[in-house]
Amino acid sequence: MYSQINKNISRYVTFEPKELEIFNSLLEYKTVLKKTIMLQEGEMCSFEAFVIKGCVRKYYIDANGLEVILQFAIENAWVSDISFSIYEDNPSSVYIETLEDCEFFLFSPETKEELFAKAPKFERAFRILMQRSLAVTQDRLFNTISKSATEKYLEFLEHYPTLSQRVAQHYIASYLGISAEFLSKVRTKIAKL
Amino acid sequence: MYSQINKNISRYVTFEPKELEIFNSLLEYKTVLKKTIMLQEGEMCSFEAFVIKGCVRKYYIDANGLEVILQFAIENAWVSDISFSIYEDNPSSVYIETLEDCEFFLFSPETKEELFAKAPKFERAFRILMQRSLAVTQDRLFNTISKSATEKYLEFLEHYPTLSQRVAQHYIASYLGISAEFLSKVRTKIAKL
DNA sequence: CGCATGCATTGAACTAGGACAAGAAATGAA
DNA sequence: TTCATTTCTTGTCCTAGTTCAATGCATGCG
Repeated sequence: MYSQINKNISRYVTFEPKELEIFNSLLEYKTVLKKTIMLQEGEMCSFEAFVIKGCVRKYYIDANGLEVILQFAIENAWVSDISFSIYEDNPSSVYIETLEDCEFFLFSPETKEELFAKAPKFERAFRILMQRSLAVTQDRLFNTISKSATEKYLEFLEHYPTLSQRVAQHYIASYLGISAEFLSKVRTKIAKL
Repeated sequence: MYSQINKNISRYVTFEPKELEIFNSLLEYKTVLKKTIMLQEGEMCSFEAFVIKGCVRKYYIDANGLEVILQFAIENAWVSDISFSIYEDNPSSVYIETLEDCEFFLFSPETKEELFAKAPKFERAFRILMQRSLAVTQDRLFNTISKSATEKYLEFLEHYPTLSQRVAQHYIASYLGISAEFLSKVRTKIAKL
């Protein structure tokens, strides 16, 4: 049960069995049905979730109701809702929704602190995790700015080959920052080649 | 001399004077002239720089030569070149260039490890720093996708009021993901209101 | 089984922003 | 001060992507 997450957390930092035991004892296991919005605004902030099985999307909605998907998380990925609206005048909100029936390990802010207190080496693991997320997000920002819709879609297929089978097209469009209709046109153009 | 950086690093974590002493002793002070490209590809990777004075831009260049500015860093900001090309087939490269004469405190990867070994609490501070960078980058990604050029420019002015005086327009355009010419048109349109 | 709702496709009309080019203004070096 | 280089502006034309229908397809649900 814990082997998946232990392998993941040990990717950049090596832990003693005892440390992993502490880690595992603090995890909360949870199953969530498809199409559930997990994040009720304000209720549980700054949580960290590890996807054991399933698929979720994390998205923001701006003042005009526009939805932008910032992340898909599938097996062995982490999702967190690190609060984002740094600029107070700009209250866009974070949502995390399951797209399939899911299994998670969850950390509340408190248990995370408990973990760091009992096994400080995890601070390091989470720092590196954050750093990787940052690298991925910067990559995405760069692609969003510099690539055409077709290029973005082809790269998406390459990097997330399974996802295009698992989630609806219009979610992929939202992730790529293009309209669902245009993605459809891009796809038929690609198919004709 | 160290008060600026000590205040910054203590923002989310409280340190003992002794810890700050260790921190300060490991910092490398460096001045760099205007218009210097600090990051020669591959030479010094994963460094962390704290801007004491001046202004730098961090940017990527894609396969077609297009430049995208991912960050401006001014006084009291950190810049790092956390490697970004996760996808090996896609060798876009990171550059960091000073736009003004600058003063820095620098960390090499080795001295950073030394710091973590001698004063592990800094691991926490850097984790939180990373987390904030991630939040800022996600915010930027969201804005890039969901806002018009005019909106993006107005928000830029609001959030970085001094920067528009300090750096060339076409750099701001590159940061916002629009062409320099179009930014100029946006500006004249705004001025007429 | 039939119906309803959401999803993908396609087309037509429109627009935000890009690319190119040429001139004006500013900056800076000698 | 002058010349050169870079930056900014403005105009024209062009295109990638949007918006708004309308239609056909699935899929799930009573």
